[in-house]
Amino acid sequence: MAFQISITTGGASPIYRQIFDQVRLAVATGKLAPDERLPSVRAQAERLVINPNTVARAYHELVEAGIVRSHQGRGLFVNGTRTIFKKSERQRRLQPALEAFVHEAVALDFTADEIVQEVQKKLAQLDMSPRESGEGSDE
Amino acid sequence: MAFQISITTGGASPIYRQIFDQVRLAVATGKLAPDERLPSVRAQAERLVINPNTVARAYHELVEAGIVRSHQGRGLFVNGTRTIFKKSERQRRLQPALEAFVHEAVALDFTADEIVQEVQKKLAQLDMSPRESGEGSDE
Amino acid sequence: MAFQISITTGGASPIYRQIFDQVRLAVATGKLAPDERLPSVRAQAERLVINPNTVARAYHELVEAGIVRSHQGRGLFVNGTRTIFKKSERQRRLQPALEAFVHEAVALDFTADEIVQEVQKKLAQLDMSPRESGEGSDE
Amino acid sequence: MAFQISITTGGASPIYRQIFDQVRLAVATGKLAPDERLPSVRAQAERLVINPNTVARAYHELVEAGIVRSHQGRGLFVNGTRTIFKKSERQRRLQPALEAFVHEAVALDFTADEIVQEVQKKLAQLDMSPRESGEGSDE
DNA sequence: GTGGTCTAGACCACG
DNA sequence: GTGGTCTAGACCACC
Repeated sequence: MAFQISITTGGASPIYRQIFDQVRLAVATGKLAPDERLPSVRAQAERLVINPNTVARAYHELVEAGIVRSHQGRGLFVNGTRTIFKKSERQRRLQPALEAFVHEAVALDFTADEIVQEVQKKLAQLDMSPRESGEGSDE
Repeated sequence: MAFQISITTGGASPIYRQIFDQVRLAVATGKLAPDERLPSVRAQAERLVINPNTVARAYHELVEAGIVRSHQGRGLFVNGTRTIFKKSERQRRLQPALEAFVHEAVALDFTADEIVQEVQKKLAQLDMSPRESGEGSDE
Repeated sequence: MAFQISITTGGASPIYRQIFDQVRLAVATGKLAPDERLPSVRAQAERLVINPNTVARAYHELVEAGIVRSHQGRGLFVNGTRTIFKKSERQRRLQPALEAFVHEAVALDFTADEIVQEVQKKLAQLDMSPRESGEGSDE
Repeated sequence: MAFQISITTGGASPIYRQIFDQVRLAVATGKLAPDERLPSVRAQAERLVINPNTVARAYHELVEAGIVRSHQGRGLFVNGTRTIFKKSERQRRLQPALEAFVHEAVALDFTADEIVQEVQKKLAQLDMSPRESGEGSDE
């Protein structure tokens, strides 16, 4: 498996959140393919040198979010079918992070142009494997 | 005074942080002008129906951050804005919010173009009163 | 751990400030090495016989100032030192203490030469472990 | 009279302290000569646009410190004879401001050379009228 | 009146 | 166990 989670301890976000986010992002960008298997809780915890409970919590929330599914006794597998929200719902869900980011940037004296540039830089780093853009009727 | 703080309790970010962020943003966008006076700790606490200490903490951190200044026995007043951090530090401080936002957006199936558009939309909403760009050489 | 905080109550500067300053100085002079762990809030409060909240406030401000970082549930750890402010800002922040000191010295009839000597003596006492000078260009 | 007090409100130190310090400094540097008369409390308060009580407090502490004397009904006059401390006592009294300054400077990443330079710059600004260096037997 | 500090004690999130 | 937040109430300095 080419995909490896990396965590930074002492950062702003808790470890379980970092694991959750990275798996979610890897699935969204195609770095984790449908039906691919996640490392076991124990293996993941050993590799990252963290408490297994922390991995378990992250995995639990991934299942709750519908991003992976659990096959009893065999492990966790990436879901192929993914929930598609309406455009308005997707925008609504994006607002908190969008506002937090833009407000922070403005408070740090970034100009509008600089802010857009920073976003584009970050997007380039991700080089997401292109997928058809999210559909779903918008009302 | 046209500017009113609003808080939501039980939410993700602590109350004192919400106050801090809203004042910081209002100053950065010019909605609070230099030398304008903030409501007193006690008045603000009454209006928001929270403990005065919580307001005091937010105000204290605004002073520490150089956003407002304290006039002994007279209240808190908005400072003129200055660029304080080195460019590298400003970028470093922006990263967490930038990544949280971009990852969230990608996970929500936004395309790169859509993400940039959302940022531009939000920037337009703020319609910051223009300020001269921060000067001052650094070695 | 060779480094111990000591406070004096009833003095000029508040307790939380004394803790903040002593840790900041210990880090700046290398007496507290990067990645070293601070005593826990509760332990420190017991040792100094003060309220845990007072220690927590000092620690919180150390985090805000970027001097230490918080590892969720594990404690506070010393950060590597970085130069954060622009030169102009560093000079601006130094002025109050500089003026207070020089005025006091002049009022006490110290000559210019004596004043410089006193400063050099104090600097020698600190014998800071040398660090590479802060890099990073600024625009 | 060539000497004028100037205060900055919103700064770190209280107004009465600024008045006290400036008079003390002016006397020490010879800008206020012995037997010169200070502006009345009322006049000073009007000129600085502050509360007369604040001026009165500053004047009161100047008398307490032996820097000026009060001639009933005629105003305050600069003292010619000034208390001369022993060298050890003068050094002892200088320590708090010296340490506060040096610690601040070190924490702001100033090098030892830069610190000395800043002190010399500030001393040059004062251009004290030279007096014989403070005598007084040392223990 | 204003803000600044400290204590006391509670509850929560994280690991 | 750790730190983070909030409330309550007290006392002080400054104007």
